[in-house]
Amino acid sequence: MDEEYLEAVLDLVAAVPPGRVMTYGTVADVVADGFVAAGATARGGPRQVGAVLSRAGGGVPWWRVVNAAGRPPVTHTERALAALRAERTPLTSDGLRVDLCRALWWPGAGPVTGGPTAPDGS
DNA sequence: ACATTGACTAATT
DNA sequence: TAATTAGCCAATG
Repeated sequence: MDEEYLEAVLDLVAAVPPGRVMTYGTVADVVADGFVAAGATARGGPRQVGAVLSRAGGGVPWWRVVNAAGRPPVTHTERALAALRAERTPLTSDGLRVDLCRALWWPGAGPVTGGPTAPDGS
């Protein structure tokens, strides 16, 4: 695994503001996009992001990265939810999932919440 | 080179 | 909403 890719992912995750989250897919998309813009081979995918975070996610707020269902990693759900609650991240009524409509964030989205267009091809 | 695995996603049922 | 299925990218053995 390239250090470049790893660093790009960690950087992006570290850039997520408190109370907001990104999905694995969005992270992968943004990172890949950055590599393309840099003229490098576009690589990555949701699973690679997960792999990176599992291996080197210790230094970044990994709980701000959730899967497309708005749920934190299945192996650390409770810990992540605790941290998310502490940061006032919008959660759904059941309190088990993140309210993606309000919490989803990506670089450039800035403070705007109701982003009508998402960078990920959904 | 092939098979297995994983902090995933999207479409079906 | 939850369970199944199939596709996905890259690392590992």
